[in-house]
Amino acid sequence: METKKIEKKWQKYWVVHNTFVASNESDKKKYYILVEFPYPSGAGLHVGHVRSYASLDAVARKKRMEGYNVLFPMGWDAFGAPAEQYAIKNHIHPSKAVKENIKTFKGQLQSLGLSFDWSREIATTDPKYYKWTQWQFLKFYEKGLAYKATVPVNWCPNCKMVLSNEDASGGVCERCGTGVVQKEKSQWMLGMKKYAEKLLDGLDDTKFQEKVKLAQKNWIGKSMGAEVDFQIDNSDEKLKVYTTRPDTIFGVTFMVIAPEHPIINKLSERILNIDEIREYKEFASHKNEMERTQLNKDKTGVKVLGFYAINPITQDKIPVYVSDYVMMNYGTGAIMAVPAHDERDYAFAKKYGINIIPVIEGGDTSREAYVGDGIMINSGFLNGIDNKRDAIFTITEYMEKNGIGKRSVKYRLQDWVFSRQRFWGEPIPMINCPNCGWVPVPYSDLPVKLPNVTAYEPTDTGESPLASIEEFVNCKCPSCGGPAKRETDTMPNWAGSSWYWLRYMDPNNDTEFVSQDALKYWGKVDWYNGGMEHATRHLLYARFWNNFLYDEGLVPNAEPFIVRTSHGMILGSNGEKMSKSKGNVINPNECIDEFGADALRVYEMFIGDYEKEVNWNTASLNGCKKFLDRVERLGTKLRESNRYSKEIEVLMNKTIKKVTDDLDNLKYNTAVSSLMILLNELEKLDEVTTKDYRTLLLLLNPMAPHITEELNEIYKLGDVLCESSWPKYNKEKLVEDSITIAIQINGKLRGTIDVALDTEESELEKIALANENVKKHLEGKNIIKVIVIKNKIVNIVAK
RNA sequence: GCGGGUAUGGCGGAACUGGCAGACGCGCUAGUCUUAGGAACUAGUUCUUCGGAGUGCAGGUUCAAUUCCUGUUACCCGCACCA
Repeated sequence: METKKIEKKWQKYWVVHNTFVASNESDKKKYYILVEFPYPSGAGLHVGHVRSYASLDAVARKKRMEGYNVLFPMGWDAFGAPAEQYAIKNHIHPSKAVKENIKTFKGQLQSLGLSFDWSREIATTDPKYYKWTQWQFLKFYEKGLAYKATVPVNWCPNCKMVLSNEDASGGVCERCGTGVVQKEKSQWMLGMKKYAEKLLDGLDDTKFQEKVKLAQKNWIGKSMGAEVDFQIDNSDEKLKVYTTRPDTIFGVTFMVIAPEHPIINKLSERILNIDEIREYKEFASHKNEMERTQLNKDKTGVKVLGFYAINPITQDKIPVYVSDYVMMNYGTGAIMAVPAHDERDYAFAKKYGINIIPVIEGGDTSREAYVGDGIMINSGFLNGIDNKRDAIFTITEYMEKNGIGKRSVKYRLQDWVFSRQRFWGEPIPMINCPNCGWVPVPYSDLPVKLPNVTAYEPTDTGESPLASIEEFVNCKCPSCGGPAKRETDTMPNWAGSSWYWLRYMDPNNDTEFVSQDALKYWGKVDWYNGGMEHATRHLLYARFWNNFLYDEGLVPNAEPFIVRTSHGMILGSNGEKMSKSKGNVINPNECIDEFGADALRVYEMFIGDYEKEVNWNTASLNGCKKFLDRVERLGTKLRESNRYSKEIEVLMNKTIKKVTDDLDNLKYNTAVSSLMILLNELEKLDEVTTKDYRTLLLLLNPMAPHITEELNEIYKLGDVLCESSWPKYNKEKLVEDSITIAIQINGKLRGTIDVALDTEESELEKIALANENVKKHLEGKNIIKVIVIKNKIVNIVAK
């Protein structure tokens, strides 16, 4: 039968028999495999999706055959700006476009024969789904973790949208690459910062790949130091700074505050050059990404004329500067500058001719800042002691005793900017009442559904298009009943994906976001696979969200995922990222048409190291097709026979072990190659036993599910493969009776000998020395030593 | 700048705890069968001056190093004036 027909046949079989539908009640051990759900773009499925889906599908299929109750679900992360951009361009409502895209995606996934439990399909854009996203937002609000604040935000002038720090990394818009500018806007925020420590500690409860843990740790960016108060001269006002180097306080020669620092306005009357400083603030806010990186080393700033800060230890008068190399959103927005021992301060001091006082021995501060450790100098009562071991504690204690400063921990992690001024997102369920202020939409009124928008364009004022829909905006205050206005901001596209794995456990529940029973049964996601690019965004948001739900007693575990892995990207055959403009995009549909779904699946698993990026190579795909054809042709050699071969038996057992282990350890490429080796050996035989053939098909089934089922049926080898048990190997049958041992002279290979397993060392030495080629190479040489390792090697050292 | 990673034939990549480097596949070469072949099969395929040399480069440890140690280069990724 033709490949296409075989694939359709089995895909239908699986649907009709509910083969992959997971049960919430089962005596079997549960196993939850999650792959990141796609954003259903208009471009259709990417071969990159296929790489992770096919690989994890093989794992899921194998786990089922091993007797697990496997949950392997799929859904759609369908909110987001691209759908909205598409709508603006083509005047098609996103809901319509998204619906069509989902249909395309689903068809593509199904044509690959992926064993998703489609009865649990979800879409973040479904009101039945986002009702619970909104519900959870209200939970955050109740705990004070969702709050409105006017903050400087990353604004993309092209997308006309606020971006989270995570979306604006590098100072450019994640999506369009435009440089972001800072803008003060009133936004909904989620208090992720409060969870910084928990998110850090929680990593210990996971088995994430180290690189993922590290990325998260760096993003959270914990640092330990001290907050120190510098009195402003002739004033009650204090300038609070944060420093990780309190030991260098005797070396402070100036202070730097961020352009947005509130003390500027507080003391504006005393500042003689206030206009100049406000001008500088304006200048700094307009810097875009390009300028910022180019000016990275070239620091700018303005000296504040009119007041000084007093060093609380030395009582020296310290000049204050305004400079944008100090950020308002980290620490206290003010620093004590120690040019002798900090590169940035050094550069600034050099430029503005500020005094540089070394306080730690070592280095040459006339040439560069010395950031190393050493003995304290020029530091009063700290002189002569080691800075790192002693001074840092001595001074901190002194400051705490005298009320000058205190120990302090800071995080780089910021609260999550949770508003978007777009309409294709979950409406934030809040109402603004002139009398009552912000009032949450009552739970009973959820979901707040998206109205049918007809004008898609975002506005220059930065308001959502929803703001112009009066029947949506105008409402009654749930608290006082008076006229009020609905929030028109929507949630970011990361909202729906921050809890979707929970919904899969109980996708049709109308009364709860997920039932406690389902939560108890499925627990944590055992294995979560997704892109490395989500290591600091989606993955952190999801962990934060779940940790919060845990604190509310809504889920049984603080950490949602046990294992997290990520796959390497698939690049075009030219080694560049696949893109329409480069014309190197490979369409999975075309691959399926030409080579079949099984071949594509096997190829994407065989293509290379799973975690590394690889270049696409259609010729190699053809090679995998040939492999499957050969498996099929091997069927013609089938005989009911009792022929026994020790070698085949050993190879069979080895292969079972190899495939079993490799599928659990991301080694998909070697799992495939070991099956190729097995096939090569079986092909050499005149006849193949049905037992061996069925084992081959069972092992190959998770990777190439259609053709293997078909062959199993044609040759009447037994039960449907995916309903059969996974083959087991016999530990005792993994080693052959005889092995080949290498003989080296001075580490160079001079021959090999076939000997019985466990041949004694003395015997091996004898055989090795009797070898003709060895004799030849030993001519005229004295044997100094012979190293013999049983079952491994003989190395003769000779001179 | 900081943090992480990678480096093996023409290509993708194998190699357990240090023990025959290049498994497996692609590509290539020759042949067989074919009207034909972008089909199938068979044989070969790291380089080589045929002594040897060889896992980015330079050292070291060892009987033995792709694997361990020191230094170094290139590339990739993440963060980036985080005090």
